[in-house]
Amino acid sequence: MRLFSPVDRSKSPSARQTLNCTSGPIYRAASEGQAWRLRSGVVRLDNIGPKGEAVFASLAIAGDIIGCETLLFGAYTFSATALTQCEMSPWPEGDSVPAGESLLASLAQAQRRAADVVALRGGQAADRVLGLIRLLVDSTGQVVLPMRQDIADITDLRFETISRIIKQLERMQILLPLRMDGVHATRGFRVNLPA
Amino acid sequence: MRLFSPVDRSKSPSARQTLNCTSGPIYRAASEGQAWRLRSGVVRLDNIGPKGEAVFASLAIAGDIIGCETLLFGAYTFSATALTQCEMSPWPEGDSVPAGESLLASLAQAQRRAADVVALRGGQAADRVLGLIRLLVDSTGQVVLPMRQDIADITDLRFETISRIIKQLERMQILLPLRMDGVHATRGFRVNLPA
DNA sequence: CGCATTTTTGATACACGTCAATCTCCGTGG
DNA sequence: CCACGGAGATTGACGTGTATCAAAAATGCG
Repeated sequence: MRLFSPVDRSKSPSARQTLNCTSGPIYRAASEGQAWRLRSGVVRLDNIGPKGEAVFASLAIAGDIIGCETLLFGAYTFSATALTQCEMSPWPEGDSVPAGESLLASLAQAQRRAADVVALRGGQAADRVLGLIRLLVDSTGQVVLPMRQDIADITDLRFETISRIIKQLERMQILLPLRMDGVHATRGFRVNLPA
Repeated sequence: MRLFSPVDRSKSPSARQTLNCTSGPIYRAASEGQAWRLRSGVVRLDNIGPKGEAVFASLAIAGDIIGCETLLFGAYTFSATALTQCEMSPWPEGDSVPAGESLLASLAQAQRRAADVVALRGGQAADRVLGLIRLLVDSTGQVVLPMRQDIADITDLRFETISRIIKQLERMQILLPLRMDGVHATRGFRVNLPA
């Protein structure tokens, strides 16, 4: 069970105040806090559903700003949960970029990301999973996927379906599991995309 | 077939420069133009797909800002199409609201709208259509729905499925068709939601 | 009035959901 | 060191919600 706990500030307190956080809750909707730029990793944003449960709302990946609504409302609109190891730093960064332009860039980025997420919820199941992989793969051709259940929440499929699709992609050599200590990783892969 | 044509500026050139546009194309991705605030109506935003076709990306309803990325890039990111009669006015409005705060409000609004759209693409078909109806119903309890095909694009269902669901909602008296010239309207309804 | 567009409806197919069992991986404690 | 237990992942058998294909009806526009 995931419990909400403060962000780990122990690592890299040196340059530019980057914060490390392990997979797990980052902040909760309606709580107070600041905005962040996600330096690396994957974060899911959730609405609170009618029965208090988390309802997937959006996704943030490296470069995205999360929680900037606190600058306006003083509280977070969504809950944020790290789906992989993440690095974040406070936003705005206080560098020379003019505030208005920086905000505008964030708005444009948020809209494009939203379109990406919408696309992950349409079409055939395998294409949705591939779409997510394309979104998450890094420049070296590797990817650390979220848990099957989180992929299912993002794509509006069932985790059994996700499991079948990922195993199929492995058999097709599109996903090549990374080995850690000689054992088959279930979430880290080298990606070998056809297109 | 929908062809792109300029916005009709003939109506209400008086106060605050509000523009009327009939159902149809508003602007095209990559073209130049300004940002707009949608005063009334429903607009779909589309990405250009791999084969040049329109791929649904997001939805804008009354109060939303569309095309604000032109302020940054000088060109639209998405294509915009009116799904119902719309009224729009140029944005920013040039009133007293500070630019930064106004932008921030737009960003927060865009994020909430994106979460709404994501929710319209998850769960059972009937719930998705009901979700859209809830989003579009006005304060008087009436709604003018987009065409079945557009609802299908938004919810990632087929128009035949949408047709069946709407007919079912009519039979359940949740949607009460408005009569115009004595004929059964297929898109205007009085809404009688259970919850 | 006539024709193109949109909507409705029916019959059938299949992709994904559901339920259940098993397996792997890992941390914990005896 | 190994037994134990829990979380996550895999796999199989079967059910069902929606897609697909086809045809007709209703609507709206010139």
